[in-house]
Amino acid sequence: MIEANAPVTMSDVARVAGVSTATVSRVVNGHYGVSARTVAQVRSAIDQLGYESSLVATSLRRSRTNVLGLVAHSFQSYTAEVLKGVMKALSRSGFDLIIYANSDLYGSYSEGWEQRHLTRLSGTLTDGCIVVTPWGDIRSRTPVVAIDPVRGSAAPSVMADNLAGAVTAVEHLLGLGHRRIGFIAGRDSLASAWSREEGYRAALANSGVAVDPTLIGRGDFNPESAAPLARVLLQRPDPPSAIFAASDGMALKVLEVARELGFSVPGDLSVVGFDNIPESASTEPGLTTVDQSMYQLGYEAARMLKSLVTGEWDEPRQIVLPTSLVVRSSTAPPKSAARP
Amino acid sequence: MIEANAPVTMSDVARVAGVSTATVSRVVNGHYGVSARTVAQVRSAIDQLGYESSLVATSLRRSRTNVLGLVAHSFQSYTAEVLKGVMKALSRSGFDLIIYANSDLYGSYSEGWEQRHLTRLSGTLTDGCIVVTPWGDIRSRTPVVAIDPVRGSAAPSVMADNLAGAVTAVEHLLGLGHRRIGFIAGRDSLASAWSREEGYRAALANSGVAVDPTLIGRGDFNPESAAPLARVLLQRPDPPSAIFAASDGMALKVLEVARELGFSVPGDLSVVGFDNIPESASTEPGLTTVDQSMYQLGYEAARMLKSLVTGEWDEPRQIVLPTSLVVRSSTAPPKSAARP
DNA sequence: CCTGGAAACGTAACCGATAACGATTGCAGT
DNA sequence: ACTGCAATCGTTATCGGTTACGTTTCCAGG
Repeated sequence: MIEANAPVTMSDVARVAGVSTATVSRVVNGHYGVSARTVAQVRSAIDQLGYESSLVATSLRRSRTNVLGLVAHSFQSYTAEVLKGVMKALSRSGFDLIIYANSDLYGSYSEGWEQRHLTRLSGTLTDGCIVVTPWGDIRSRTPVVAIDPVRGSAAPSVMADNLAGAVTAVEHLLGLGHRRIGFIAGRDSLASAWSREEGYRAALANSGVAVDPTLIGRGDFNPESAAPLARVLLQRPDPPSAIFAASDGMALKVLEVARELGFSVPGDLSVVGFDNIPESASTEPGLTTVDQSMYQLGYEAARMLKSLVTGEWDEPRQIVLPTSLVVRSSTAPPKSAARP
Repeated sequence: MIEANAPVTMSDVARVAGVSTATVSRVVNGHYGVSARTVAQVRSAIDQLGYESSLVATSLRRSRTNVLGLVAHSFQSYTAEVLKGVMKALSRSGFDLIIYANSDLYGSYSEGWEQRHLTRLSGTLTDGCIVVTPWGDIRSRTPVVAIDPVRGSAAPSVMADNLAGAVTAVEHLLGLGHRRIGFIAGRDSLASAWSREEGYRAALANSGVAVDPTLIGRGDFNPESAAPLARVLLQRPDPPSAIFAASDGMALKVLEVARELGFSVPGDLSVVGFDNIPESASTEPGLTTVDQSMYQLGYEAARMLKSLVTGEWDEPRQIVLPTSLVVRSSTAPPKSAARP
């Protein structure tokens, strides 16, 4: 059902109502200084013609688009969850959302993607952006809030309490009796990766277990990166009885490698992840993991960005959200359960 | 890292390069009629100043925004899948995507939501829209393609082969030995709901099984709508041995009700859904369902909309995609397997 | 040397709205 | 009737580009 007639503009309305465009603009925006009679005339002309104001023209004039951007490296289930939260926060707020994601195939990462997207959007299409797991520092004329920011960044951001989350995860394993616990780290530049590793070390230290550097593999959050690391850990003569991976994507990969190598989970090996992506519930066995509500991360980031744009933000610019341990069936006491 | 300096405009570039804005525009758009020397000057001025053309101003002048819209009633996993496909199709196409979804709570459906969103977006912010499962007919100045369109609509659309899908689903049940098969229908106004019911009837007819109207419940695709219907079917003295629900959301609800009523699945009752949403894989037992690739639906819809906007579409304006049966563990032969 | 025409570039109107500013009107107070 | 202040409304510049059109430059051909 396409009607190809020309769009009806504000001056059309003005002509029909017998007033100037300025008056129509006042009526449309509910500004002061128009008599009730005129308002009625204009209103009637508006819906007689079916007038809708041009968002583009308005944006140009106001130098404010009322559109926020979400830029992500890729659109995975992680991003989808965040998106839901963002949309919830933006509903009925007058802001629209535009989303930007690389859709390159895995591996074709091009450094600086966030920056490219941002400079294109900022101040021209969007009033501000949310960046999900940035790769580096970001410059922008308009407000930007990062979800899972770069380490050491002072920019506005929202992230989970990664340290505490990692501690509970490792304590869960320790509580089950594990002492040789492997760790697969995330991309070093992210604050989350750093904190999760810190949590791993802290939990071990608290229990008087020495950290064995050879049990730590350096991944980058990309699931693929975990495969060779898991292989190395599991093919040692003295493999760990449990592995804590810094993300669910990597943990699921560990599960795959374990199966392939003949390890039964959780019989021979316990695995814990971090994130609680939907897939973790549906895998077999279900993955024990640390839940960081990605919905909540998105929600808070959007709430913050919104008020940053309107200039009414007074709360701290770095938000940390709590995490919780979700115990499923990928963890159990080690076979030779050395009771403490 | 927010820099509050004013945006650099085309006339800034013009001044620095010592030319007029018209010339800068020509260079930016690669138009004919500017000497190589001038091009070089302008180019250098552009990246000396870090100029980015204003998408808003360009859109206003060109009356073309290069933004497409996705409007959906709610943002569920169904929508997320569609979105992925859309984004894939739009990547590197020069089109951006803006998404619109009601985030009203369930039940607060307000008739005509798509129309409201569309008139707001069309021709002002977007060059065209994709509407997911519309509720009624749609009028728009710009192209619109529907995913899962209204019944009888001649507008551009993409949908699954719902008839064939339903037939295979019911044939699967028949093949297992079921004869009393309940059906929970979807929202009547949608073509998909209609075809799925047709498929149900056709499959039964083909096997010489009479359709019992009392075994048909009239739902509306809203999962909640299925609960009372399932209850009625299962509390009869002669409950069906299998239920085919027109959507996974409703089928999962059937599973819930069955559990609550003490039916074991698939022991006492087999259940089949339609859609293959992610949750269907992770439920216990896994839901046997008809897969319609929502990713693919989104991809095709975006591809079509894109060329509709640029006016280069020559293929048929109604696309039908194949479906496939995914057998999981919610179906089995009936207890009193009356071998045919 | 003159003419013609294409190439190169500037001028200015325009896209559709907003807002500063000025002009007009209405009405109360004196 | 006259002043003064508000309320009401129109004029016009402007947002940042695009493009029709006009002007100037330059060079080949006569």
